[in-house]
Amino acid sequence: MANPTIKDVAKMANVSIATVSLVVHNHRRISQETKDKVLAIIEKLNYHPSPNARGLVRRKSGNIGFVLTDDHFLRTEPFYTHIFMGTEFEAHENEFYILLTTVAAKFKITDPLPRFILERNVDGLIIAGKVPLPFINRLSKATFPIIFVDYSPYDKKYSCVLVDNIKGGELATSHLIEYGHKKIAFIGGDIEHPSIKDRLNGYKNAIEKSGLELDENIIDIKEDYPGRTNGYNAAERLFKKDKAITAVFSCNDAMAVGAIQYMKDNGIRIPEDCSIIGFDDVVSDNAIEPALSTVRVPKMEMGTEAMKLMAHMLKNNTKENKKVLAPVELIIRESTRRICL
Amino acid sequence: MANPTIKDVAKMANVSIATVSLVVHNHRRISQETKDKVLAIIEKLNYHPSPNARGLVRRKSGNIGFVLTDDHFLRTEPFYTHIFMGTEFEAHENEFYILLTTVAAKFKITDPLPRFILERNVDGLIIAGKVPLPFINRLSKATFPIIFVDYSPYDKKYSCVLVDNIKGGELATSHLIEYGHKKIAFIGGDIEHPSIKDRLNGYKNAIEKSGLELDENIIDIKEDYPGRTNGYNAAERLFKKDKAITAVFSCNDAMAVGAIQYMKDNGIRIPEDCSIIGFDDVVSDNAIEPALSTVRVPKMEMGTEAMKLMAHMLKNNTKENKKVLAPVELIIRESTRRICL
DNA sequence: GTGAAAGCGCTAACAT
DNA sequence: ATGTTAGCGCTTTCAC
Repeated sequence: MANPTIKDVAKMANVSIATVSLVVHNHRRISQETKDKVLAIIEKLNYHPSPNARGLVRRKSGNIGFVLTDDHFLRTEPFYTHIFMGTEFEAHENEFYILLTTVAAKFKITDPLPRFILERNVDGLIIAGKVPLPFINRLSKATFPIIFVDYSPYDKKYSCVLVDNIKGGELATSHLIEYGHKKIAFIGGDIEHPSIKDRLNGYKNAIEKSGLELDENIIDIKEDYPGRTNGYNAAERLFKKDKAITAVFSCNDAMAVGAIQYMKDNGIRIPEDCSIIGFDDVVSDNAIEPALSTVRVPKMEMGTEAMKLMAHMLKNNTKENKKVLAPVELIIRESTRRICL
Repeated sequence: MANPTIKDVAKMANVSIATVSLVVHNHRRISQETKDKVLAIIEKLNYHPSPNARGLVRRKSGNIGFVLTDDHFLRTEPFYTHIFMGTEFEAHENEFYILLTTVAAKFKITDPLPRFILERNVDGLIIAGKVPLPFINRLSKATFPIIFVDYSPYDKKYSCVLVDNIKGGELATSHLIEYGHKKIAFIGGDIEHPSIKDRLNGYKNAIEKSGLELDENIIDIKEDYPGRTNGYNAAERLFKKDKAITAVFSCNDAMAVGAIQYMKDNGIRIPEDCSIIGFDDVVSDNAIEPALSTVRVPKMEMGTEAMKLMAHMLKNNTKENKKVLAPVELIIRESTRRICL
C-alpha cells in the first residue's frame, strides 16, 4: 500500500480509528492486547501519521524555524553550522522539523519576514547569532516562543543560550599569565558585540586579579569585524607599536589566524617569540601551524540546549524566560608556551 | 484576529469560501470586482492559507528534503552551504519549504531514514554531494523525485546538476600551459570520486592537446581525501621527487591551501618559483597569500538549478531524467604567473 | 476499554 | 460567476 492511513490500520486490526490513534499516543486506557495487535499492524503497514492531518487538528505545525544571517551561514568557520546540527539533532529527538532560513544581514524594517512566519508554519523560532534589530523588532508581536542562541538583544524578553564569554576570557588570559607572560595583548573586532565585549571583560578581570597593570595600549579593538584580515591588521598595529608583547589573546580564532599570518610574515616565531590563544575552537586540526590554543565553545551542545528549551516551552505551554550559559573549556595546543627568561 | 481562516475572509467579504479559494489561486472565472474585494480583505486580515490544511487535501507536503552528509555540512569550505542557499532561495520562489537533514557519512543499510521520508513529509528530495551508497539504495522504492547535486551515482536513474569538471580541469591546465609551464603537477585525493576523476581527465586532455608529454610521476593521487593536510603531504612527496615542477594544478582549493603551506615552509616562492591553481573558489579573499587562482564553481546557481528542476518536475508531474552541467570559470589571481626564463 | 462522530482549514467537483 | 458540499487524515469528546 502506497500511503497507509489510520483507516487502513483500523480496518486491518478490526478496531476503530480512535483506538488506533490512542495506541499511537500510548494512551493507558487501551488493553495490552489491542495495543499489541494494533502496533503489529502499524509496523507491518509501515504506518506513520500524516504530519499535515495531525497539524491541522492540533493547530500546530510541528516545525521550528531556525534563523541566522546569510553571512553567518556562509562563514568559513563552521560555527553556526555546528549549532544548527545540534538543534537539528535535538529536534529529531522531540519529533520536530527544522525550517532553516537566512535573513539579510542588512534586513530593513520593510523587508518581508520569512514565509514560515507569515504562514504560521512554525511553532517556535530559534535565532542564532547576531541578527539585525529591525528583524527582531518585526517579531515583537509574534505569539510563538523565540529563543536566541549566541546572541541576546533584549534579554529581559526572550530566552537565550549564551556562551560564558567572561569566563572564557578569564581562562585564556589566566593561562597566559600562569605561563609567565606580562605583556599580554588583546585583539578584537566589532567590540559592540556583547560576546566580544565580554571576552575583553574577562581579559580585564584576569589581568586585574593577577596584579598586572592593564595597558590600554596593547588592547586593539579598532576593527569592525573579527575576521582574518582584520586580525592581520590588528597584529600589525600592535607589533609596530610595541615590540615587547610576548602573548596575544585574540577574541576569536579567525582573528588569531590572521594575527599568526602577520607574525609569520614578520619573523615572529610562535610560540618561541610570542604565544597566541584564540576563542571558539573552530580551526580544524592541522589547518594552522602551530596548532592554535583556544577556548572551546560547545557549539553543538548550544544548539541542542536551545531546542530542548524550545521543546520544553512548547510541551508545557509556558512562556518562561530562561537564560542558559554554555560552559567553556581551555584547550592548550602548541601556540602558547611558558615564557623563557 | 489571531489566525484568520478562509471562513473569516469569506464572511467579511460576503462570499463563499470557495470564492476565496478561487481568488487565492487567481482563477480566471472570478470577476475582477469580487477578486479586488476579496483581495482587499485578505490583505487587511493578513490571511495566509494554512499549509497543513492545503497539504492535507492536495496530498502534498509542500516540503522538499535537502540531504547531505554530516561531514560535508561541517566542512570548513562553505561549498555545500552555498548550494543550500541557492536551493533555499529558489524554493522560496516556488513556495516550497526546505527540510535540511544530514546523514552519517558512514550510513549503514540498517540505519533509519530521515524522518521526513518515513512520514512522507517531503514531495521531493535534493541530495547534495557524495552520500553513502547504502543510503541511496534505501531510496530506490521512493515514489517522489530525487535530484542529485554535485554527485550522481546512478546517472541513468536520477536527474542531476553537475559541475563541468572536465572543462574546468582543461581550463586550469591550459591556463598554466599558456603561461609557459611545461612541468605541471596534479594533486588530488579520493580519486574515485567522479568529480575528482574528471578534473584529472581535464588535466590530461589539456596536456595531450598541447603536445606536452603526460608525466605520471608528477600526478599525485594517493590521498584518500582532498583536504588541506593531504594537500600538504601530496606537495611534499611531489617536490621531494621532482624539483623541476613549476606549476601545480590542485583538484580543489583545500588541497591547494595545504600545498601552498608546504611550499611556504620550504622556501618555494609562489608564484615566482612555482605557480598553483585550485578548483571550487571557496577560499575567501585575503585568507590565503598570495590570492589563489582557481576554477570557479557556481555553487549557488547549482542549488537554484536543482530546485528549478524539482519544481518543474513536481508541477508537471513528470519523472524526466535530466542532467544539467553547471558552467565553470577560470579565475586568475596571484598564485599563477607567466614563467620567466 | 472501545467506537461514533464532529471538526481542524482547505480544495475541487458539482450545482446553480 | 459564485455557492454547496464532500472529504483529505487525524485528534478528541462523548456515548456505550
